[in-house]
Amino acid sequence: MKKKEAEQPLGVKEIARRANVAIATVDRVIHNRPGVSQKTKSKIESIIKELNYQPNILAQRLASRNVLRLVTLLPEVSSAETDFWTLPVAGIKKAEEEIKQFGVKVDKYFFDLNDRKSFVKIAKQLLKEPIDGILLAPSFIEESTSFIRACSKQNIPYVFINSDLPNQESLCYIGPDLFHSGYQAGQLINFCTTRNSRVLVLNISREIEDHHHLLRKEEGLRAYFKETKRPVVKVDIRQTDQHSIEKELARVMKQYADIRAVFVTNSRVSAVSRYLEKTGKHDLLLIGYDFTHDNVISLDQGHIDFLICQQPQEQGYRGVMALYQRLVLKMPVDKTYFMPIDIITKENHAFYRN
Amino acid sequence: MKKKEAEQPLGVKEIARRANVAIATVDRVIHNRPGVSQKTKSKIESIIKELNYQPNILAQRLASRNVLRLVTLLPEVSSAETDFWTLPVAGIKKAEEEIKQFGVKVDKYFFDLNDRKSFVKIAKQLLKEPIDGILLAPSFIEESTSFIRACSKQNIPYVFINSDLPNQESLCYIGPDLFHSGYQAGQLINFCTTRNSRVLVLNISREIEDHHHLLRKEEGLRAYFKETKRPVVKVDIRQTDQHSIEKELARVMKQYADIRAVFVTNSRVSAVSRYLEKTGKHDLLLIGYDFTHDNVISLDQGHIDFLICQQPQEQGYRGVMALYQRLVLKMPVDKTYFMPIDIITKENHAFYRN
DNA sequence: CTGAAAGCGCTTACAG
DNA sequence: CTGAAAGCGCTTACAG
Repeated sequence: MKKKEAEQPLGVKEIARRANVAIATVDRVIHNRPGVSQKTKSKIESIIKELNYQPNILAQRLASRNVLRLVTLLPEVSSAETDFWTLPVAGIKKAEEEIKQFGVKVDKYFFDLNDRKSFVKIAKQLLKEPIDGILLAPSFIEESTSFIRACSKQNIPYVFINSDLPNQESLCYIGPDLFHSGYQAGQLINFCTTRNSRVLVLNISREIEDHHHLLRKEEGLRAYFKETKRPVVKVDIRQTDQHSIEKELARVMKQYADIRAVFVTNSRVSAVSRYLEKTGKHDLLLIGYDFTHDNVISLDQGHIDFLICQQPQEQGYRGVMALYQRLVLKMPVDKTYFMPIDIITKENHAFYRN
Repeated sequence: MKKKEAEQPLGVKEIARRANVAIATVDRVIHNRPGVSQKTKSKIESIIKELNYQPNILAQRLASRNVLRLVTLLPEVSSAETDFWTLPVAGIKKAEEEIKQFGVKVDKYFFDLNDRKSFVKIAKQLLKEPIDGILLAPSFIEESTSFIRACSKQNIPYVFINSDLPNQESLCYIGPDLFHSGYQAGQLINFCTTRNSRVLVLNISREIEDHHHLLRKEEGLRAYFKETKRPVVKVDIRQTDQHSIEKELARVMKQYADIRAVFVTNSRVSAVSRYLEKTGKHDLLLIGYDFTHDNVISLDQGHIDFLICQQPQEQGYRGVMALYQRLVLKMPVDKTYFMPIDIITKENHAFYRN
């Protein structure tokens, strides 16, 4: 341990002394509260600037009698399909654990991905409550947009994770660059299969909302194969039960005998792997998304070759920490934080911590 | 904002009241300082336990007049070969920025990787200074071991990054699992080249110390190819100038015409890529390690196919934060934190943040 | 062995 | 519009 050095111990006290006012007045200026004459305000402000005053966060949080309330709003986990969402929650909890010491609490709310009303209901409720910051995984575009518009009006900062709502003045977006993840998949396919074989792209989703995201990935893949002029066939499967998926697969496989790689644009890749397993097709390269339970099992069994993942846990963690940085540390926050495009295989998944 | 609730506001004051002693006495017990009779000590301890007392870290750090001094000891960056070490330093600085508010300072020291005396000198010096925690990238095994033994004696917690010193009671190790990264390389090679072609393993290093690490990666690769009985040839290159490397490469390439993949066990892979570029060999799969400047350029130009990376920046960041967790937050720290085995390609490297 | 008191750098009523 | 004072939950001399 080392004694604190005489490293500019300037605080409100010194400012008050120099400005010839009471500490309370300095405090008012610092927090831009009313009740200070323009004259003394200017004086204090110039001293603050001159001294390059940095408030002591420890003292601030200690003296302040109120705790910051952050709110997170994510899809709830109800089935294997929504299993993905356990990860961001884990990250959020981790962040909470670290910062609760500093007078921050995190309230977690969930909505039903299959029921946009459930989202609207919670959002409406939240707007009535006192909130200091919001973390949102925007799924229902319109509803999310109108929700965060309302937040904006109340001056509540909000952060998006997993997918962005462009043109909205969020504090930041933390999540994947969808286009480039598809592009990456293209390269992997190119590495691992013969150059003239066909690539099958599968969008498996009931939700039209979701579709927009899936299409970005597809575009990325197609962009990669544009130069090589490799044949790509795309199938949209909107009936997402296993049976329907398999039926569609059987159809397209029969139609195109030269398919050597399958790219599934979301986590439903394990459904495809089950089909390949059943039909004994082992000569196909299979790439999909997300570190879900089912997917990792398929990866281990060798039916899925690559999973592209974007650290959903880290997204939750960083989302909360971005709010903490802004609200507590008052540090600047990057507007966009694209997650790395992680390539997960049978051999490295044990070391992957989402 | 929300008022703090009546959530067990029990602190030293309440403990003192219940024990019928002064706060100072409670403080002595909490910090295990001498000068308290066994009787009152026991009494206070039982009350602490009963109340499940958690000290308020904000108040602790605010009231405490001393700042915690962390020290980091890493190889210095002096050439392209040691370029790698800029990354951990960046992570360390980031961590420092975040925690300096809490009365923690980080002093960074560097030693010369080519001069073990430089390490010994700094280590010796450090042992005389007041230090609260150490982050070490152990390179010279013996010297590092005796250094951390001395730290142990002084009860200074230490953290290893990048490579471990087994059997030492470190607070934690944060870095790669070398064996499995080699194993992962094996799989990538298998995916991308024909099954019966030969694989060349290259250990390019002057330092014998380093060799131990490289061998672990080689073992991993060999383990992968054990089942497939794929031919592997290994060459150790101890003259690490470009010319010597190329000479050796020319020799082995001539000797084995069926080599289709080259695995370089460290960051010197860009030297190999230069050779391949010169000689116009574009049919070889080239895999190596680390996100160095030169390597990324080669990756971009398509001469290196895969880089395996283990987030050196994150290692530095997490190393410091582990010390912070232990020393400030007093939270438990995981003994081992293996970094993910990241697969970096031309297509995803832009999203990789070390 | 023990305690009373000042202080860390802020915030927050309250009084004027 | 402004200030004096108490208090946040600890630590730290200092006195006895």
